[in-house]
Amino acid sequence: MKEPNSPDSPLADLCRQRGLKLTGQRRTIAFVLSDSDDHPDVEELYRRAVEVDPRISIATVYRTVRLFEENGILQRRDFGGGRARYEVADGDHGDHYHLIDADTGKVIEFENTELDSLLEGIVRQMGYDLVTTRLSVVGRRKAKPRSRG
Amino acid sequence: MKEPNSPDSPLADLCRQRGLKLTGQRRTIAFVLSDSDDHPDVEELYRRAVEVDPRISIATVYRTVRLFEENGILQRRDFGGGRARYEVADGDHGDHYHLIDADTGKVIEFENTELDSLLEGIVRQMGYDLVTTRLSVVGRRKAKPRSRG
DNA sequence: GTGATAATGAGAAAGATTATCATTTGCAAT
DNA sequence: ATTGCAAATGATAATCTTTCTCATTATCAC
Ligand SMILES: [Mn+2]
Ligand SMILES: [Mn+2]
Ligand SMILES: [Zn+2]
Ligand SMILES: [Zn+2]
Repeated sequence: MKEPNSPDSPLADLCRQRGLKLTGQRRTIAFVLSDSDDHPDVEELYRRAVEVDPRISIATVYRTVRLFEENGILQRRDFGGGRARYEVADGDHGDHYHLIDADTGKVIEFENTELDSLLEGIVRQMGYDLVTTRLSVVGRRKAKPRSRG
Repeated sequence: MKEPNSPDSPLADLCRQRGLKLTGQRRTIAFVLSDSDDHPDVEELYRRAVEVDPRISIATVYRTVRLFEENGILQRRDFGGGRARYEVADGDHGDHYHLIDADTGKVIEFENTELDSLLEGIVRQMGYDLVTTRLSVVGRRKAKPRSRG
């Protein structure tokens, strides 16, 4: 009897690599996260997870994102909406920062090595090793200069 | 009959300038804030305020910091402890950033004009006007290199 | 001083997250 | 494959921070 054994998501594999017990719920949440390229909060993750497997509870989503964060699989973000938001750590794109559109709330990612090293240097000069950078900028779209005529 | 009229704190004066009704509680909270040079949360502000005037409630402290923030008198900070922290806006020292000691939680302020303009430029290049920068770095004190001998 | 209006105090309510505990499940050893 | 046990889950209560409600009180322009 063959076991098709549908391939696990990249995050589920990571889960196993870290020696975490791979339950059905964790597999589902890992899949949902691998499938996301935005910054969902727990409620949104729960909605997406339930569509894959309805036998999942929001408590487990809370527990799982915490577990994944503690194991370096997820990164928690705070964009000021009162709820934590999550994204996969070190996916394809490395460390990055976030620009939040003041009017729409849209999150735009950006990288900047000059910023990386400037922060690194500032902190070192103060006698510290940089552990974490929490940075997000809020911006308002510039009015496009209207061509006359 | 003379009215000694003990001089108000700088923040209480600001309060009046903005046309806000100057109640005893607001005067007390304004004084406590003017008197602080750290980043207290609401509970801590309440503790300090009660020592000045016991007839104050924590609800009023919450209301007042919100009011002051909406009027540009206070700045709200998020250092990740789950509660908002506050400091006077534009006191003597202008805009600044915060380094949090990973081990002690101590908050160290710093300014850096290169960082200011780099962020400004990055955001502009993305087609936005910078509205707010939320930045705090977490660092760990470097082990002092021990001189041999 | 009076009165309209806004602020306050006490506690309820809201919203996000964590804890509890009985039940279920993964998984390692047999 | 079965068994056994530690760990995970679901449902819900508890916690924590902040906001809201509403009856009472205080501010301030007149
Ligand atoms: Mn926060
Ligand atoms: Mn909260
Ligand atoms: Zn991101
Ligand atoms: Zn500061």
